[in-house]
Amino acid sequence: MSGIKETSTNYANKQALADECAEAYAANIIGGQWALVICSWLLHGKLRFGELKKLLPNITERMLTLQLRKLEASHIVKRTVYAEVPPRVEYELTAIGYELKPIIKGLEEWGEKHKLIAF
Amino acid sequence: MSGIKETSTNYANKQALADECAEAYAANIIGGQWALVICSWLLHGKLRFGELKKLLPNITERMLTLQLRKLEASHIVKRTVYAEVPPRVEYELTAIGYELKPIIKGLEEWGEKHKLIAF
DNA sequence: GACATTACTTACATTTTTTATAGTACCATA
DNA sequence: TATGGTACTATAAAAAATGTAAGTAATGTC
Repeated sequence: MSGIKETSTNYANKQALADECAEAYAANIIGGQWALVICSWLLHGKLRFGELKKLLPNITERMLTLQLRKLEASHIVKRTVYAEVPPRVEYELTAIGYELKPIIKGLEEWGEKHKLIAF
Repeated sequence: MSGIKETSTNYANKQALADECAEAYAANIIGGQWALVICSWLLHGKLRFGELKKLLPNITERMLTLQLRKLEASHIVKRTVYAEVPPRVEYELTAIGYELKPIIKGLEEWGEKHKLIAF
């Protein structure tokens, strides 16, 4: 992934789990505080960096960059840079990224349902 | 959740996200390194602490306890203690926990598919 | 020449999660 | 009296994730 230490037990555990459990593998990829929500917004269509930032009011630019980079590295979002000034960069889901749609919807519905039960 | 600092920005962000995004809310609940895999095993039926430990070879007892406690607090697993010596404790999914099944399956399928693409 | 805009980057601090290691209570059996 | 099994708990440390604050490049407009 990004700066994770390849000598740590944690790294070894993640690898082992991901190897034998595709759902753990998937969770590693779309895990992280903002990844799912970013994908959720991108399901509606392309968005620029600044637009995403507005949609996720409390995210810092650093976190947004990190998450987008991670999603890009996982082939879930595609990044397009336009050679303009000021710069314009657009993010959109790839095909495999778009296939997260039913999962995100599922989580959404499950979450709504769970909220009712939990309180 | 567990030991998270209610004065931190991170806490505030998580709350805010969970409030407006049910999928982020859900992700908070089933997030964590082992939670999904534990649920995945429990989809097959009740399991004892020691059995889960064997199924997740590298997990420490502490992590297993923490994750189970978190899942219990979220009403996703039910814990039953039998007054025996040596002790016997069984874990099983609740109704709402069981409803994670299609999501877990979805993640599993998506993960398999993603593995093919990513390499 | 100063300023605004956009999408970042960098260095550093803090918080959260995960791992490591050792111990506990209970009682039955040897 | 010692040992073993089960499901934990306590404490510390390491690692990972997230947040804070400042700075950068390019160029068009004032």
